Amino acid sequence: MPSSQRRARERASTRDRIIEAALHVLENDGSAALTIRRIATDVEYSAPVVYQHFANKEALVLELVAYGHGLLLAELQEALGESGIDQRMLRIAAGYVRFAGAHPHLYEVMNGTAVPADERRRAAEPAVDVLKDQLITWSQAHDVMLTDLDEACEIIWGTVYGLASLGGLGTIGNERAQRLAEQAVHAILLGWRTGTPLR
Amino acid sequence: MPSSQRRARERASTRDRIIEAALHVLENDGSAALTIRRIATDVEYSAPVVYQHFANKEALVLELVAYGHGLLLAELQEALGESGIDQRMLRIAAGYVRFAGAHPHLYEVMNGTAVPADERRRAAEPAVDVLKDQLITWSQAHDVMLTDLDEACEIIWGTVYGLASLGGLGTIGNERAQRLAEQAVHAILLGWRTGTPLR
DNA sequence: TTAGGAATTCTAACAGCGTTAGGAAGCAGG
DNA sequence: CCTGCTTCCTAACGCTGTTAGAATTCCTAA
Repeated sequence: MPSSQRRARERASTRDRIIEAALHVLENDGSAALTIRRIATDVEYSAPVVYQHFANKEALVLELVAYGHGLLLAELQEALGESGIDQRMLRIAAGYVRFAGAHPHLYEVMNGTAVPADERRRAAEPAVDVLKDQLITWSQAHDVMLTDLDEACEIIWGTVYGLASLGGLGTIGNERAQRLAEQAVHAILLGWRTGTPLR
Repeated sequence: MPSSQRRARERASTRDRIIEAALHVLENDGSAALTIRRIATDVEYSAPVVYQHFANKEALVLELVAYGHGLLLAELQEALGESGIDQRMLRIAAGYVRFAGAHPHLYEVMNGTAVPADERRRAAEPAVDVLKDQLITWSQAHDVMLTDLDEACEIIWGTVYGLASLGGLGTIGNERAQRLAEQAVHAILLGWRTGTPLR
């Protein structure tokens, strides 16, 4: 009975096609156009078919978020090609901001409130871990004892996130936002190296 | 004909009541509950009445955003009581994060995509100006020449914004987010003082 | 005082959203 | 053939923001 296998393949295939269509809609027409009916129409199905592959819209969007974090991860790993830990940290910051600028709608969904906070956090984990790794080697390279690694990581991550979001906010261009992020990270790392305690 | 004046007063009054009701709904039940019908019900009117006072929902939400930035401004100005420019900068950062934690739903609307980016920016301007002022006195106090004041301001603002949003994301508490924001700003300022050029 | 016009408010409706129920079509195996 | 299973669609529900039109009230002016 190879037919059941073919059925399963077809199922998975249309599932993927739905995701791709959703991604296409999101990147082209923004999150406001990301409706079940629109997606279904694009894959030439009626709306209820989507619910045979995803429990609800949130589950589908979560898939887009996962995909987005895959892209982000790739961008960050590209930054790891840089030799020299300090350069690498700056490239990570710039890479993050560049990603946000290259995929504004996807980035918006990844960080918006359409998906619950804990799921967002889980999706971001691998990317955060890349930063955490680099932060470890940075602290070793400069012989800096970071009192709390997670805290330090969140400072960097939060900073870059803030500047990326501000960059997407429009007034400042993406290249400038990249430079600002680099500058901010540079300053923060420098502050940690000179090790002036806070108060 | 004082009646027309009374009418005008009444009009303005119900307009205010609508805003207050909307704020109440938002702060209590979150942005998902912020519907025209819900607000209208709370002020004991039918839904279309809202449209006699606001062109559309966005205009009403924009009013909430303005109110929120008023609150934020007050919080920041409270930080100006601190003597010593460095302490003041840290208190601004902590105050911003505290505000985000104290009014999470309002903060979400203030920075979410429900309102277009340029209007968000305009609403935030007074609060940003407070930071800019302090940044000027800081640069003078430490005899630091900031190549671009606006850029520096945006770095700080973006950083604090990022950490505040991360703080609201749940895992890390608000007090900790405040400390992280202080630490980040501290590090950035220290970096600017030691003035190591970027690359 | 009364007629008329303006302002106010309501109900009903429209288009769109996410989502679900029920039935029609096609395909598998006995 | 025919029974069961999967797949798919139409129709609908309840919700959203928003608008049209009628009804009511209130103020003004003759």
